[in-house]
Amino acid sequence: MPDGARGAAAMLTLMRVATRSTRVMAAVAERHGLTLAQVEVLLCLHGGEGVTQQDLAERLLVTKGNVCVTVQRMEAAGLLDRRPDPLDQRAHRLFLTEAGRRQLAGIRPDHRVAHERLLKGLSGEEQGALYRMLVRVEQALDDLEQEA
Amino acid sequence: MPDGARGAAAMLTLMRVATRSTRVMAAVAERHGLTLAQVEVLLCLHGGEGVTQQDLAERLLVTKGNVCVTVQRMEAAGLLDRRPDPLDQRAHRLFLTEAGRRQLAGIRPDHRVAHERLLKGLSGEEQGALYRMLVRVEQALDDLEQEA
DNA sequence: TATTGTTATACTCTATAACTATA
DNA sequence: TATAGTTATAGAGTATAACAATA
Repeated sequence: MPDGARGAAAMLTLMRVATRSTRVMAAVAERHGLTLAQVEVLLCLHGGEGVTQQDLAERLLVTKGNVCVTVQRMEAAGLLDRRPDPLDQRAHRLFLTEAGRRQLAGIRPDHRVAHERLLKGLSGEEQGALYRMLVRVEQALDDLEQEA
Repeated sequence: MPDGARGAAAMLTLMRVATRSTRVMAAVAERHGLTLAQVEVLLCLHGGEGVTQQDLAERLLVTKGNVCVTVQRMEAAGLLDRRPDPLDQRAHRLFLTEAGRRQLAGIRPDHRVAHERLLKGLSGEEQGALYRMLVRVEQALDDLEQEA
């Protein structure tokens, strides 16, 4: 395969795999009564509670307007708390509720199983190699965005 | 990194890279006055003209209803022809017009540059390895879908 | 002035489903 | 009955932009 075609094939396959994997993960979320965006919020808060909505928007690669609606729904569903920041009264800091933690604990095994099934064709070694290569692609994306 | 976490990290990074790469490729398409879906149709027809709309829907992983609207717009824009199949009067077979071929020729260099920039952190060897690993993930997706 | 969050609006992508013409 | 395509409708995800409150 010529050089250019190899890169194109890798990127096209990457996109197609991601599209199909996203549908699989969305189906997992739906079985737990959640949208994929809500699961991503839960995972993000699990990784560090107390973030602001703006922080969350940046991590999830969406605008603050979208985050606002999503967290409002999740607060109404009792999955998270929005507490006013005492040092900056404009900001809300986000925390998981007990119900949110339970939801996350309930979905994580299914998440893990789905990941294992998707990656069953790769050895542990290869999964590590895949991850490290993707991180390098992500660095290229950072560079691209910095230019723009 | 423990085994489960490695798989999860690989999949999460895969999704994030795909989301961001998709935005880059959509920006490329937009510079040429096309949507990403339209570029995908052009690329698919380039790979084999004469496919039906149903074929196209399966290859692009969308429903025939969506393909119908997309190809109608592209026909109106003069990018492709829909010719009745002489052997099956229900079906349309799709062909690129000269204008469609020109559009594709115009966008391909930009496409290639974008792919090269995204993959600049990987050697040619690694790009091949990435591609082959993604193909194996796609086979796992085939298996998953066959079950369902 | 700049930033956090809110709200309204609109566009894209996608799915479902009812419909027609044909096989 | 089943299939190719059409059309209408609805939902999710996203962006832009104007706005209020606060920094």
